[in-house]
Amino acid sequence: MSEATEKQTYNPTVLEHRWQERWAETDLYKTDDDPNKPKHYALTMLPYPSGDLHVGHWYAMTPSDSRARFMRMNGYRVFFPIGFDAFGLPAENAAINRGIHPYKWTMSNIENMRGQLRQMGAMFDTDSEIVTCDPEYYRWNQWFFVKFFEKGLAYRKEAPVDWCPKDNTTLAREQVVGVDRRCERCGTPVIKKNLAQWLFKITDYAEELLDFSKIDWPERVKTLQTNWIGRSEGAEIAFEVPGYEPIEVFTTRPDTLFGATFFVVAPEHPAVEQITTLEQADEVRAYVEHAGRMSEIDRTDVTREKTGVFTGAYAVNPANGEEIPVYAADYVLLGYGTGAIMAVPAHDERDFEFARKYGIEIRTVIAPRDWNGKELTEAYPGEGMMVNSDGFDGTPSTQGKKAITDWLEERGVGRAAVTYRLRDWLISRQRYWGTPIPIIYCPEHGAVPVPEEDLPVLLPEDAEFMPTGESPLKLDEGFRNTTCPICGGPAERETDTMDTFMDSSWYQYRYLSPHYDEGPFDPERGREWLPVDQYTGGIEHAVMHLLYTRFFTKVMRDLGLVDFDEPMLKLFNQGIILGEDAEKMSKSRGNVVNPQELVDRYGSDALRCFLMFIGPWNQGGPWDGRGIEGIARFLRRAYSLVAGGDPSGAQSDPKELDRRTARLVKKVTEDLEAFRFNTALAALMEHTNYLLGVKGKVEDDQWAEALRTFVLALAPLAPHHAEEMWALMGLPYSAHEQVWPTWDESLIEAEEVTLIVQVNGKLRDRIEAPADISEDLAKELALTSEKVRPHVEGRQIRKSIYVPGRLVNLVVT
RNA sequence: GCCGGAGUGGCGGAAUCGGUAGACGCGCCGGACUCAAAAUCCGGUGAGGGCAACCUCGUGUGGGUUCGAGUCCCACCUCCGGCACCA
Repeated sequence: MSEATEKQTYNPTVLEHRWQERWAETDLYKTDDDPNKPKHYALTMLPYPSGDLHVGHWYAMTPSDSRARFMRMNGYRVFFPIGFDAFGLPAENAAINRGIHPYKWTMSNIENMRGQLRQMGAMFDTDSEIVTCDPEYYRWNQWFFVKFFEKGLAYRKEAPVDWCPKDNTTLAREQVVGVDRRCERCGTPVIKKNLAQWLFKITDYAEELLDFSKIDWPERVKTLQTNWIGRSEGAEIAFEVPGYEPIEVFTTRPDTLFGATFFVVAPEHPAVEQITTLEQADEVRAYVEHAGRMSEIDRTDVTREKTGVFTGAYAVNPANGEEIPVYAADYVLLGYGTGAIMAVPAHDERDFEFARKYGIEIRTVIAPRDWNGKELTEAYPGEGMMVNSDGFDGTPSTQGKKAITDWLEERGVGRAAVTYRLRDWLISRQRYWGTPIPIIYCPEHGAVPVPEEDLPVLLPEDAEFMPTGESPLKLDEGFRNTTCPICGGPAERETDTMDTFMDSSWYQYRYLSPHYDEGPFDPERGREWLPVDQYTGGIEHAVMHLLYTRFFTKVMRDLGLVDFDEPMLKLFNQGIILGEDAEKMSKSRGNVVNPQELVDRYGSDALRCFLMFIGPWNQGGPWDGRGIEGIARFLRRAYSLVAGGDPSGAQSDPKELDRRTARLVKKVTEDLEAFRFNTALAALMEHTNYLLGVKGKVEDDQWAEALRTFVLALAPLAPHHAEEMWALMGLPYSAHEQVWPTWDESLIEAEEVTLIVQVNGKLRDRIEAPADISEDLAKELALTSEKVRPHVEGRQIRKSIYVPGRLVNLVVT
């Protein structure tokens, strides 16, 4: 092929295809295990195999790939794997609606997406691919479950749980979102159901999960997790209830104990039935029943008037021996703290409202500033001097918290305590397409874990998919009936499956050795690559996946599997790509952008570069159908730098070319380091425009060197184009195995600078001057400027500021 | 209510340390090429005024600090996200 024809046949899709094949043939992206290089584990969140890659996948993965490529060129051995989060509801729904088996549906989607991933031109190490619905994978979910069970971190409990009536399954607390409590997956409002479910004791790690000191994660994620865990410091205080056992309360304000004038227990609190007096029984029963029937949304509606009912019982305030009435009221939640509170109406808004309504005494025990000694007209939740508190009067409330706690502790009726909002992770799902929970129920021995050598418990292939609200496996007699591993007697298997967040909690470990069968991962590979150095993915998983995987790693550490505390050292959250109408992309809105069409038309480099160019990666933004044309134009222009003939001659300023090249390398290096793909591309565009302007006016060797550097700087962002240009320049395969260019800092500073001249801070002139111009000379030049003179004439120069090599500011009267 | 984040041309955005506001791209306007169009190339493009040189205004609003503020401080407005009877 002659150069002339090559020039005319610039066709990005053709050249991209050619290189994708060459890369595959030559195993270019096989992970480099050279122990002399520092390791870099780069990870992008694994996709759900929905059938096709959408623009969101491209937006998540291609910048992540560019960053991994950049690291590779910088001398790291980079591990950049990909896999499929293959269990989950859409597969099962496809089975119900269309009669396709979830396995078939999932695997054919995966096959399709593998091809689409190849088109991305990413450097994924496909040898380490994982598919989570493969028994080879989920076997280890079960293995972890058993380990958790043995450590007491997996337990079964019957309790009111969140149930999605559309997906027909229970959910973890994290998977119920918004004030109106909707299912995170499908948006349906959840309801409460009383069910026996398996939970993981993530709350045991609440305190440690609040420690982010070992990771460099976005503040946003750390804040979301911190708020979600919701740590409160205070005290637990026991209140005697005559005729019953003492009831403990949790309070963050032990300093207000003397102001507790009533006591409230949640309607579902086990004490309610015991303490209610005969006279109050009917009323209490009616109230409790009513509360139970109310929807969670109504019940937690903050604007609703407080309701409650007197139980007839009294509790003894341990501070002053006063008997205070015990109410059952639904503003107290069973699941938080101890499910009971001491009510201090003067210093808590909710208690205040309740006391007003039921005519209960409101006793001020913390004096607000300028307090007149009268009853408060609204709750005062702030700090102040303690009053009406016997020996504690005059103590500032900030000190009173500890003083009262110590006093109670001495008397054995209280102690300092910490409470978390975080709940244990409910992992049971009443669905088919997930990992079977490896538990056998024996009438003799109760819940028995399946012995390790019997794992995996295979998901039976021939299940019936009836959306009955029961686990489909329950209907499968062959699966359900088994024998007890301890006594061999007839027993039944657990028929629920695991939350799919289980799969993604440890997948980064499995990538290292996807076929290893002595453990979840090969420890030798682990020592070589762990932990993940750079993780990228969406913010939507801040309190789900990202919390669960941290929890998992801590448990794995405690099991001796790893010797570090955090799974991913650095995290970057990309934003969301919206439709052209700036709305979320959805089929119903008709604003979905199809990446396949774009790849066919403009090529993958254009698509990936455009997604990176659209704005800061963590910001996302609306799609712009015309914008991609600008990128396609840029790539064509860049390509044309090498594709034409090269008439040469030294006419342009050679120093300028070297200076600009050095600046480009510095800019792109710093930008890619910090995930600023948009400005890196802007610099590459600017440089391309400059190069086209001087093309043919530069001496051969210098031009070749400048171009070589440019192509390398382009390589992580537009890998196919860079490879093609590299080859056209006659350089040896492959551009992606080259060392990232460096720059000479001394070249960067120009000898001539544009000096800014201001008068009273206003720009008046620009003067070309030597970079090292002296202050005196700069000021003199400024004063003699034609443009400056009119603004200075007839006035006094009171002061002048000089910023070396940048500006002169004359301050005049 | 509490906790985050953000407001810059017609649009996406840049200005990373307090020092030329609007890089780069889209769009638009003008020109070259063409029978014509597309593509491509060249030039222009914050607003207002002026023939022009230039001048004035301009980064959500109002104040402040400073020789100088998109950037720092105070108060506020708007939008987005999260949490919310959590004791």
